[in-house]
Amino acid sequence: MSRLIWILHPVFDADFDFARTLNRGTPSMAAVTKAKRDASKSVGTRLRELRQIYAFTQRELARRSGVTNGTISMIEQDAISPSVASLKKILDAFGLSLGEFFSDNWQPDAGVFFRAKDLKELADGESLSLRQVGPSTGNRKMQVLHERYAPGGDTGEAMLSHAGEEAGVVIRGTVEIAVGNTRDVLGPGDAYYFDSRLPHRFRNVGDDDCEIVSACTPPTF
Amino acid sequence: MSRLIWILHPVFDADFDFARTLNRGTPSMAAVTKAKRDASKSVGTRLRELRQIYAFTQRELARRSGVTNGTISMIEQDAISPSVASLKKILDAFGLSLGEFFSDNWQPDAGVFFRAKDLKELADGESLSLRQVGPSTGNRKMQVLHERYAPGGDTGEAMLSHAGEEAGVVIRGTVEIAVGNTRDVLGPGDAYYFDSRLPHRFRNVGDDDCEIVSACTPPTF
DNA sequence: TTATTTTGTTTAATATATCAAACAACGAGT
DNA sequence: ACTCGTTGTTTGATATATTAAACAAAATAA
Repeated sequence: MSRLIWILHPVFDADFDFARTLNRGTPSMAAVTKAKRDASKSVGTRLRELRQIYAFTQRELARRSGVTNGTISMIEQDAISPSVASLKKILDAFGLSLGEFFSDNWQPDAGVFFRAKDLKELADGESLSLRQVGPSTGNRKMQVLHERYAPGGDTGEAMLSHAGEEAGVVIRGTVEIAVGNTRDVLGPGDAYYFDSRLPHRFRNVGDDDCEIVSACTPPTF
Repeated sequence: MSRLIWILHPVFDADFDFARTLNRGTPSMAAVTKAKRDASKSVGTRLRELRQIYAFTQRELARRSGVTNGTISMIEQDAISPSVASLKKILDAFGLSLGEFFSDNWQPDAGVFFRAKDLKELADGESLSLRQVGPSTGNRKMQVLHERYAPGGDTGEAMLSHAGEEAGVVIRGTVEIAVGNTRDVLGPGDAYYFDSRLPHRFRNVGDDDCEIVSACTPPTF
């Protein structure tokens, strides 16, 4: 006698991973995980796998969603790219949101302490100093920097960088930070937190050195 | 005879309800989640807000994405429902995935800058001060703290060590940090990076205040 | 076997999205 | 007042998605 265990797993951001909470792997569960995790899969493939998990026929899914079975067939073959309106109607039949449908997925180590002089310098060190906490190797989930900007020091415009988040605290001096369409001048104790996909720029607008400790995730080095 | 067992975990991000279609007849929860989802912003509104954050004109976005400005205009007005192919091309210009675009919990700029006095205090503030950068709400991927330890200030042994990583830079004073079976005394400019599953403890062993900026992931608050 | 149902696919007509270009509204200069 | 450039919108033509219905293959039943 076989037993299927279904788990509605908490989704962190766009994260979805059934397998981790499964105490017992069943073929259908693996199919669910696969269908939802693989970001490279086409819309058609995802929809087909999703439908088969529910054991729906194309016609039954058509009836439940209000979309024609022929359309569903062509979508699954990637012969057409459905409008989001149609796709939403189809996903409603599963009680699945667009965000969930498109969602992608989401270790003790050697060194713990790092002396100030040993921090790896990532910038030129003159007008701009970015000293990295921790090694560049390994499977790390964030990057912490000890930054120093000389007067006039400027990162320049960082256009369309990678996905992630960035935050920090100003220790000393003043810095002008531009993020997206907002900007502000921060002093000692002030802080920031933003999505690093937004174009951002740091510039020392004061007369003294500016010092910042920052963190960003994921590490991009 | 086989049997189905459903385990419903809370959903962190968006609503996820397999049960709706498989139970075939209990619309209670599903109705709520669907209403919540429908109340969310339309595709057009989301795209317009997203574009304005990047300060792109419709024509510039058109150039970057390979979709016509007229189409973008009509999408933003919800006059048409774009195909996922077109929408994907547009989102590629932002480096944003479909999953992220449709996830209900990203809001344009929830706040980027935080004044020193506005940082949320997580500790008592006397012998130990932990001031958090950024809001406690939302779906964040890391936590950045501005920490201050009075002489003798001590975090005590961390009892519940969650999975994640932790790193920081000592700004001022000296602190003794114990991680696993190692320990060291760090001064200004020194730093640390460790797996937060290891038991860890911070203690100010100097005569002056000690100041640290730290980051950990994932946030546990 | 043959007939019947069910499944997925395809076809032709229709509806809609997308494009290329024109339009109107708003500002910044002369 | 202007022009000139830019922004968002709209229009007519074309490309594509969606439909309704027909088609083909496989399973079921007699």
